[in-house]
Amino acid sequence: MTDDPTLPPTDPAALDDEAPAIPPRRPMTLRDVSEASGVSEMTVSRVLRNRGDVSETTREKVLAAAKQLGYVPNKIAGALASSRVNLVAVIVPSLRNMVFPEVMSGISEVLDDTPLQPVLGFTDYRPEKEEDVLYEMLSWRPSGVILAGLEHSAASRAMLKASGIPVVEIMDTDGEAIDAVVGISHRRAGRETARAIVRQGYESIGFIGTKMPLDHRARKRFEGFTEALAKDGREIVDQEFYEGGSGLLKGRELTQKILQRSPDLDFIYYSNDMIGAGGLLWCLENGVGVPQRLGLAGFNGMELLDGLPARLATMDAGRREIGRAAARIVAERASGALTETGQRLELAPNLQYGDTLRRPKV
Amino acid sequence: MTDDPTLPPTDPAALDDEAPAIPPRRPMTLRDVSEASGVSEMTVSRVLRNRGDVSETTREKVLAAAKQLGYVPNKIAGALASSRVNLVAVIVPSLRNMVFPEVMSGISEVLDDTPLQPVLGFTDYRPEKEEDVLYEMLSWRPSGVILAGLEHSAASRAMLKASGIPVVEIMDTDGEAIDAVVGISHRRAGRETARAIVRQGYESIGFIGTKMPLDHRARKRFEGFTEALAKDGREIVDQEFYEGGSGLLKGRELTQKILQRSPDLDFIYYSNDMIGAGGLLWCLENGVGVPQRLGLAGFNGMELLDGLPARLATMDAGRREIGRAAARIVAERASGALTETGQRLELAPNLQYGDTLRRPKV
DNA sequence: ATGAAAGCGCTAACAC
DNA sequence: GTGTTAGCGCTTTCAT
Repeated sequence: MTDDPTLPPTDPAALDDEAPAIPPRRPMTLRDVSEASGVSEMTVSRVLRNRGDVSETTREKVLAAAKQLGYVPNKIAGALASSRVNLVAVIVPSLRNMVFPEVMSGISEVLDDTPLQPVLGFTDYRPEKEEDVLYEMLSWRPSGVILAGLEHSAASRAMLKASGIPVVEIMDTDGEAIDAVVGISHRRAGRETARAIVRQGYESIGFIGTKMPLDHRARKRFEGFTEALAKDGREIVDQEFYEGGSGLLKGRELTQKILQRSPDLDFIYYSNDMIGAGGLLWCLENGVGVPQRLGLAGFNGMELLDGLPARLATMDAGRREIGRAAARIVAERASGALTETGQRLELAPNLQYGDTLRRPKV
Repeated sequence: MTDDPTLPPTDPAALDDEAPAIPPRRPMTLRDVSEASGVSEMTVSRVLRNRGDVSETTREKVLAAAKQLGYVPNKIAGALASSRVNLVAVIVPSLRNMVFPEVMSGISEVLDDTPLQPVLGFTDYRPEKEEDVLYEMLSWRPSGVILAGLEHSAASRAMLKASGIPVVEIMDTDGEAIDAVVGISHRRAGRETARAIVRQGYESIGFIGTKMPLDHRARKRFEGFTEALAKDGREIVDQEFYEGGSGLLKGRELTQKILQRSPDLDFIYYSNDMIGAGGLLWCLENGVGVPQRLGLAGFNGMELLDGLPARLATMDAGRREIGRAAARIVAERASGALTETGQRLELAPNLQYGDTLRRPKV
């Protein structure tokens, strides 16, 4: 897991909890270990990274001294000297949306088996902030970049291209990638949902979702959705947009509002599971027959849905798998095992009917 | 937000999206900018960090050259030379538990206004992994460390003490801190919940929670809870422990199970809101009168609770505020504005009765 | 198997 | 206001 498998963390006995009244100001250096062990800096370095042949005796001497001094290597210096930085920049909109923690676990799961370490940055869905964060990250000369979405400022794209490191854009495949991509087509997700809805005989369809200028993936799902409806000669009868606030609560409020205004709706498509779940709860409480009188569908395949009174129809975006695949690409490219660039992995979205979308008769 | 407010990110026009067929392998250096602008490296460095006086003319020359070349500074080199690293290590168990994303947003909110940048590490609730991650992090010589909990291996504590950088332990205040602490007392949270329950006349009390050897805060709440009951001559009548899986679903299952086994229970205390919410949903569906026949309480004050059919009693842990406060301490200490160490901030847990705990008559 | 010398790309500390 | 000189703590390369 760590870069230096042989070097045990500071010896608790040597650097005891209670001992030093005046904590050492200056961190230990290789030179300190070298002097303490009577072995050259170079050989100490070899032992600590176990590279090259070192006799068992010197090895032990060095390890003992390092432990004794509580030596912690300085990666800054190491990175500068070797021009190798085992950091992977991961840039996502935010952690508030449960989607990204899940992607992150996929990423760390894979990186945990490599010397690479993720460094996280947030964009708050703002391209200018993305640009700043990216600049900041790239100035650490990471081994790779994983970032959400395909929409970036021209400057961001330029920086990424010029960086010469593996870049993996994740979550979305609708658009032109800078280098590698791993994700699903949100247009397709929207289309497939629309088709399933129409196929099940729903006719008067409404939409509730986030205000989308900022969220390209939600926008693309919406576009795919309306496009597929249009192909069928249909269009969205009514819609509501929101921003901020608790998803569940918004889902309730807006569902009530839209049904009040358009009581004839027989289906509502939600831009995510959270508001969808809110809508579902509202319907259950207010005696709206789901899925016969009213069908509902969300998007994401969130684990949360499993415990609700009824299972919301949804489409799994495979977030964890996306994280894993992206990390794998970066890890392989960074290790030199893979030299090819521009790999493209489009996962198939998987519609789950749950209890809120009439099922196809088999 | 960034370290170098004056240096605009790569010029999109200069380093165009389409232009270079062979992307430059070697990143630009200060020397490159120096040569391109005919200004000494040192002055270039000054301009790029806007330190010291530089004439407007040279300034412009340098900026133009940097932009033109798509120069991105090398923080590795900068950090080594200045022995200043604007990184803050943040170490949490995982991101799966919504608590930590929220703490993180508090942290980034504050750090966004400073030159500091958070770097995230995960322990998976395992002390050995925490030790590894910490070692890894400290080898980057960060400006500070924020980490969850007060329980760490002796080696971890030793490393932290020896590091000589600000250390803030968060979430929990029950125990001995290494340096600064920001959090709540989970023992007190458990005690106060127990007292409120008893005060409202509940008599036969059950507990459902995670298996706790790993989760010290859940354990402490449990201990505080049982301790307060004991003071009242009471004890927990029945209990269930679980691990893994969807919180909501587990909450349902275990609530059913415990009520089947101990139908006389008139209160269930849950170790977190997620299973509590599952239990609540089960009760509502199965006609268990809440809060009269059966009272329920969770812990965390999760936003999710707002959209459920009834509001679960809970206790807000102020996660976001904890993140903010911790980040503030690190930022002030790192900037030298604060030299004092060992600050201690204990937030008061705030009980919310919701709809599942009989309210005190006023 | 071990060591010596020369940087990695930047900034601190001084000159001028 | 600008330039020069030394490193920062490692690793690379080449000797031995």
